[in-house]
Amino acid sequence: MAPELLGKILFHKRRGVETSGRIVEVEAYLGDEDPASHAYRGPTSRNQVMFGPPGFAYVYFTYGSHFCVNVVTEKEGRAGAVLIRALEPLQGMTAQKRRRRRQKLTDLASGPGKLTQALGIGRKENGLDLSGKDLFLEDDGFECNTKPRRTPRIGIRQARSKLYRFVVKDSPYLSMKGKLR
DNA sequence: GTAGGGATACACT
DNA sequence: GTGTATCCCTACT
Repeated sequence: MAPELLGKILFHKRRGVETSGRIVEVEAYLGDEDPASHAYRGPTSRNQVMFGPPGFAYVYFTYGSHFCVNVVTEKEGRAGAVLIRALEPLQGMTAQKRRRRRQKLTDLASGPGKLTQALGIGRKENGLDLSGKDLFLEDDGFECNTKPRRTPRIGIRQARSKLYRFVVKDSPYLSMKGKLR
């Protein structure tokens, strides 16, 4: 599911402002076999959306200041989600720049915490249907000219050897450029 | 390189 | 209930 999401569009309309971006970086998180996953220790009030039906948004708050958005991928009762890590901004650039207080397009959504800020995604979006009116994923037929590249996931300690991160190779909108973690 | 920040999980009383 | 280590990060120096 994770590489399938590369090239698709994430759209969010908040207070009449429409913003969107094309997905260029994702990470897969499994359930009870994946110690890096929030769902590893079973359902809790925080991660319950991950155990719900697929096609819904799991939004969580982390590091005291950031939201991250995931796409739930498994059938109800089974945990699994794809973290959206970076977007190429498409619509509503003015709003995205204002929310991010940044002007460069490569600084708007080039990280999981940045893209939620740029698109105005937060607590209220947790558990929403990703085929909704104001929040949805879209396939506009775009095809990447390169195959998805697989790498280790970013910012985790457990299960680092798993190649569960997928990126559009050479996109200027990827996260963590110039840093190794 | 590191400060900042809040939620969470788990070990303890 | 309290203490604390950790966390799917970002912005600054």
